[in-house]
Amino acid sequence: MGVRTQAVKTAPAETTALAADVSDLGVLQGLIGFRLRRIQNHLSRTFAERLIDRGVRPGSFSALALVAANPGISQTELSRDLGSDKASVVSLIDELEGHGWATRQRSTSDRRRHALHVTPAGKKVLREMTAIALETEAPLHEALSEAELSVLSEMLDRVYNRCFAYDID
Amino acid sequence: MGVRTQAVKTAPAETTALAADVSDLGVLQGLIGFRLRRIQNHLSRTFAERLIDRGVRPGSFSALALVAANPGISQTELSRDLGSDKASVVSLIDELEGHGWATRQRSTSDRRRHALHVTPAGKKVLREMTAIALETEAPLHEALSEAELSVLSEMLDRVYNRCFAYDID
DNA sequence: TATTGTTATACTCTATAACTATA
DNA sequence: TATAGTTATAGAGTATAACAATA
Repeated sequence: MGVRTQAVKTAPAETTALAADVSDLGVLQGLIGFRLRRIQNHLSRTFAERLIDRGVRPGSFSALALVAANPGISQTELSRDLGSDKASVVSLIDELEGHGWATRQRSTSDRRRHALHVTPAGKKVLREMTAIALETEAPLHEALSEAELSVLSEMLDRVYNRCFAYDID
Repeated sequence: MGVRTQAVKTAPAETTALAADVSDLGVLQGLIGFRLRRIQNHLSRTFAERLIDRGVRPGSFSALALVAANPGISQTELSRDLGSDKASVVSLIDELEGHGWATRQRSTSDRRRHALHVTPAGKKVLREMTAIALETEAPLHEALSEAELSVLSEMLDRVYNRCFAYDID
């Protein structure tokens, strides 16, 4: 398994059990986009599987968490924080509101805006979903130390906030 | 813009121009899945836009790059490296083969396997697409130093190889 | 005129399951 | 029995464009 070239096949000893089966990344070596995707692909799929009983999607969890942490946030602001389009947020909030986990309140100062809030029931389910999210990311804690995970998070936040947070129309 | 709570509004001085508009991540603070997604979302969308003239998708680029770096790789092995299902690889290779950029060669030792190879035309277009990919990721180089990008890549590879590279059936 | 939220629509990505040919 | 590749299909996630209400 994993052996495809004569050159590799003739190498009798493997430096580590893992390294031998890892493909050369070629020009992808200098890029991080594909690295983000292949990890995120696994994580979101696993998370979605574990969340399916509750009728929620990973995106709804992120939305609920952000509304809980930023009470009164608008949908457009939320779309910026989620890194997606404002139209996508509509169905997310529809879902949360349908479960009775979040509310839309028409802003009195600017009647175009919906101020979003999380209900007590929403806070309860958020705690449960957070536990599932942590469980899903548990494997990361075996590959990376806590210090490394902090560094990783900080770097990803810096990238997002400096590069993309203001791209959304 | 970005100000939504009275507490924030009463803070007159902003530490930095950016920090003031960044939402509290709440329980997402301890998670990295959503951080990966929102960055990857932007990157892949931009990359796809710039690639559309050539009739390629981001996934095809990754596949082409991996086949170029690992001549003779099988489709199942490729699916593992891409972090996706073997069925997804079929259409990727169909696309590359349709353009004349890659070939499927039935393995003589195991006639079930397709040994994948990149054609000279494929190598040429790979160089062009690599330039577009680098251009797409250029903003990352403003947010992170080269040393930090190396650390980031290494950490992401460690996560993938230790956690997910063997999950694929 | 510009912005918030909405709807309708379509497209991309990916997975699942069932199939074939080979082993 | 198990594996490599294929096909058909369905679902999740997201974007675009056009629209109504409000600023």
